[in-house]
Amino acid sequence: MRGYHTINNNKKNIPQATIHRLSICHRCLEVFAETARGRKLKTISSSEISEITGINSHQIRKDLAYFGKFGRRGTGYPVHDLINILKSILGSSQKRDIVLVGAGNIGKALIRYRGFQKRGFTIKGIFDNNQSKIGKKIGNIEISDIKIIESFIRRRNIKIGIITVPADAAQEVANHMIAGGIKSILNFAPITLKYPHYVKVNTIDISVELERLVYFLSSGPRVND
Amino acid sequence: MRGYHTINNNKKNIPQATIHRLSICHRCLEVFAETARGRKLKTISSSEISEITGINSHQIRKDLAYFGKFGRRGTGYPVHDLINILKSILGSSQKRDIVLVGAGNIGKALIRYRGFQKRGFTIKGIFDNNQSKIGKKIGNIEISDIKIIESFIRRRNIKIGIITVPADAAQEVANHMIAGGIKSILNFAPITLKYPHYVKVNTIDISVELERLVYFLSSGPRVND
DNA sequence: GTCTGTGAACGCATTCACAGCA
DNA sequence: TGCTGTGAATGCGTTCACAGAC
Repeated sequence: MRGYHTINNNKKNIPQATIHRLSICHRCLEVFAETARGRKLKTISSSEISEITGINSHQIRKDLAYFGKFGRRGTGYPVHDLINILKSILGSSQKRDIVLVGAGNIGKALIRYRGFQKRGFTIKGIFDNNQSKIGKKIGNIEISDIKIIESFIRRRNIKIGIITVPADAAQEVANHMIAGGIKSILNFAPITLKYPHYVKVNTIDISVELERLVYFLSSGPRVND
Repeated sequence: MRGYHTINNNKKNIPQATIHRLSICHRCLEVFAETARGRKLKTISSSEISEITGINSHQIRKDLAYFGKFGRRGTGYPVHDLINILKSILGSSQKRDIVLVGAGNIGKALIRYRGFQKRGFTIKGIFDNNQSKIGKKIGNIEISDIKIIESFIRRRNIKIGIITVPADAAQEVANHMIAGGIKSILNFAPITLKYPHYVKVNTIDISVELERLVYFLSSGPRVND
């Protein structure tokens, strides 16, 4: 947080899609800042950002404008400031601790995935209900019994949970997470979860994603993008 | 495909979100049809579908109406017919063969994931560029050299590809896939791919999904759902 | 001249309300 | 009466166009 930019975080009605796009900008700008060209250029225009992200430049300006005025007319946006601003907007600087439940195939893959650490996420706890898995380690984290998850979450004040259990166990896991104080859930189980309004759930159903592609195949490129 | 329902597949301007919702309906109805209640009830109303999917009933009726008239006023939709109709709309009945490139953590997890087979998807080929992996098996499929992917895809007429390689290799993999005839790509690499207009790419960036949740945490439940 | 920031215009998707049919 | 199917209304998000700053 730099302090001399005012980030307006109070406006209502910010499109969900805006957050998604800004997150992509954030990722692409960090990569850009590491390249030769990125190290040379102090500023970047919205149309240059458009080139590296694939998002159109009008949209980028609009998205940023929801949060404040960060650019200079005639020159563009200061690259490093912009990265820090995006960090603040997206909450990158605050704690990003995660608990994960379900030490199966997908769970294990996520735990070993390097991308998390790179983006500042840390998996603090892994849980399962399979007695033969409890006590074993994945990476350097021990798998704990799902029974103790609520107190674990509460004690460490963790707010984000990832669910990678089978569909029929997912609702119960979600309930435990929410009871412990989790506010955001990334759910990989192919099921529609029920949850209170103050919790946010993001479900990634890989088969559903594939089916969207199949629909595209069977109908040609006619669906709105 | 039953034949006595006319599925209007020619209308333009079908929202992308409609396909996503219908896919969720499809999954939930198949589960429903297996339950005691589902076996008893021959028909299901849009508000009952709403209960099991979490999608509102107006939306469900509207989404189905894009494709034809499948319900009966006063009673609802015949469950099994509806499932078949959704299969046709979503293209479930046609071939759903897949090639996957990148036998790392996420790739392996997807290959072992049972959900694919359940929903009719079959992984026909696995590719990697790491010589130490080539020739080894995951499940019952051998890992092949990425160099032969184009002819493999062409010979088997495969249209769907999954990319689970690191970001810096993803574009090249996508190019090979497209050259071989792939029309739809599910991309797990955190990078914005370039591709021709006749190809559809669906990128799942797990860190981006998490960042959306972090934003929700840091700003409270104010973003549009 | 260049490029941002923004109100206004547009278009798309969701919600509503009710006509029409069983 | 119950529930679908659908035009109409609403609301949201994207695109446009240009005023304003550098």
